[in-house]
Amino acid sequence: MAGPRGVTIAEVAARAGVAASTVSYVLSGKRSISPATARRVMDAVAELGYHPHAGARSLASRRAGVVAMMLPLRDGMHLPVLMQFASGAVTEARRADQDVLLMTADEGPAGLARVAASAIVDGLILMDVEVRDPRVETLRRLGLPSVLIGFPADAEGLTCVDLDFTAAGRVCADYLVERGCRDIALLGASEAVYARRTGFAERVREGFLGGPAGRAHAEVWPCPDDAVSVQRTVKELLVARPELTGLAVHNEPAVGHVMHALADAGKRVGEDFHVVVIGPDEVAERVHPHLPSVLVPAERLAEIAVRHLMRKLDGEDVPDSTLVEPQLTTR
Amino acid sequence: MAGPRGVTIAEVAARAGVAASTVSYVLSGKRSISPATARRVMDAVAELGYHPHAGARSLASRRAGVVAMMLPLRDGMHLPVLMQFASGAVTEARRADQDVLLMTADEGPAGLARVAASAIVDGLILMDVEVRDPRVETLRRLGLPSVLIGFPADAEGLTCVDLDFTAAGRVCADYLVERGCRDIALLGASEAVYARRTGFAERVREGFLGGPAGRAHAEVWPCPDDAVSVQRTVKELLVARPELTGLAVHNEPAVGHVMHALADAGKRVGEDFHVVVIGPDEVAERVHPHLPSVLVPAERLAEIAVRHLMRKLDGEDVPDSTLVEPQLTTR
DNA sequence: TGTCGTTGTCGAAGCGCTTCGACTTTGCAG
DNA sequence: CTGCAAAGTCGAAGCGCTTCGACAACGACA
Repeated sequence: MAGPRGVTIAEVAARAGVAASTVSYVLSGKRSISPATARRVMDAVAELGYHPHAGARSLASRRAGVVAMMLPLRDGMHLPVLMQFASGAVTEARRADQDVLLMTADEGPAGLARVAASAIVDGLILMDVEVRDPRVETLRRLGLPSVLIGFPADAEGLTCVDLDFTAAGRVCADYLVERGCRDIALLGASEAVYARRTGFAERVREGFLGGPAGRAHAEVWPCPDDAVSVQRTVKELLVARPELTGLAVHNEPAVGHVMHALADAGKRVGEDFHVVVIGPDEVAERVHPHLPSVLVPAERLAEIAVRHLMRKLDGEDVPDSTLVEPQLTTR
Repeated sequence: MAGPRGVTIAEVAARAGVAASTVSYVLSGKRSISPATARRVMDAVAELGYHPHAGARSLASRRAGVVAMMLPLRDGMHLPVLMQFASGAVTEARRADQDVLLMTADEGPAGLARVAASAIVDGLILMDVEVRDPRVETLRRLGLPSVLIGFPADAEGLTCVDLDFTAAGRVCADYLVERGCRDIALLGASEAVYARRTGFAERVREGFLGGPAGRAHAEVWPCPDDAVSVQRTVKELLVARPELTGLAVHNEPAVGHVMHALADAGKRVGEDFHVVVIGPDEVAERVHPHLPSVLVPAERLAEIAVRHLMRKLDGEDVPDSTLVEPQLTTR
């Protein structure tokens, strides 16, 4: 249908018997148009299958209708969560008639500068922002509207969205205490994760330690994620704290191993011992018995991030910082 | 640095003391330029941090420098594989100085028409193409350069890339036979997957059944992927074929359950019984003992797909059909 | 010395769209 | 019946880039 050169606004205008500018105004709604004219234009648009040329539009209007999403591609990131995030963002962006350009974090600050200078996108979403993130400074300098997932050390003037990890830690502790546990522990993330984004891990720790507030004894144990280390850590933990009856695991790959280690130690999870996971549903459901869990609500975060970005593109104000309440799923 | 309006080619030209067209030619290399001039231009580009305005470029040159990637977002897709694919594609595209626009399959054929008509992308990569895929017809009509991952029923005139699933089935059968198994079975995908993309599942089956070629008895058992069904299916299988000593599992979520069922039945995997997985490494490594496996080489496929697309954009010929040899990883 | 390719550079003409100012109509108050 | 604002529409001027044809300048060749 669409010829090799595509349908232009001029053809639509001719068919509707109006000027090209009128077609433009009908489509954008930036000037009032009589219903009769609007109708004829819309008909012509439909009959011709007209879609504005994205390049021409962006050139003339200084709006590309595209936002960039920069994904981290380091090892250690949980891929399914990333994917959920990406798809959530695309779905939400399309709702606002925007497209999404995918970038990877290894393009770094230079990548940001590139897309900004070439005006190929109107805004940016940066995922998995670290505490000390080299992209943040560039971002600030470029002045492109942006939303970050995660909180850098200096969030001044930036829009950030994330799960409220402090609350997540607290929710886990509360859950265990409510099950009657008087001695609980948090099996933390692997060292690599801690090293990179201390903020995130720190916040879970604080929430977990602060949650019981005297109702139980709480400790935090960092833990590597290979089978052997997990087995050893759990064993040491149980020796060090023989009265322990509750465990929160904030370390996705380790969950399965933890369950084995507990079984080996004679703990019956769900009966005389309680475990709660901070991680994706699949992780909590892969083991037996299924565990209660607090997940990172990727789609939700993506939705919020995109929505905030859209509002910034429209010149509206959005909160600097948005923390999503964690949700405990019992099973 | 970059003002709100960005650096234009005119400013670069002024700084280098040449015409704008000369700058353009230096950057594109489409006409010969004296080394001295080229040098001055490149210096000006660097000093000013110039990046061509993407919209203007696409308007004038009819080339957007962007390709679209349409990802499936159905349940049942293995998310990490998708993510690997996406990141592989972006990395490879950037190598050719192209960007990647992310779309989701739920935009359907209309989405393809949209991006084609708006000239926002130069080409398309469609992931996870099904045997009867409604997008294929539209794709053909649009005439946009494209590459598919997977094979639709009528691949006439299309460029398709995929893992050679027939070979994958054969490799698994061979592996088991070489371990001395004389009676083997393939525990197939869940029904939903079969229903959707028979081609894929069929090919594994054929390869698996044809592999032994008289050296062993081979059967294929389809299998749902919840724990209970897997337990039952494995039990039935072992009753039906008491001499069975080799099993290939082409059903990611089921692998863990299969191992439990086999242990319950007293089979010692790796000793008197052999199991091989068709699926991602993590799946094969999550169980004990680690299993040999054939994976879907997502990054590899993405790389090939992008490379082929780039060549098509340059008007070169590429093979209609590319099958990637499966690789068995022993552990 | 005149002619002809080469090589390197320039100016101008768009690409298809948005947007601004101006113009024509229409409705209504005076 | 006149005057004026509001409503609806148009034409033209770019947005920043690529590309085409033209044109100097320069050797090489006859």
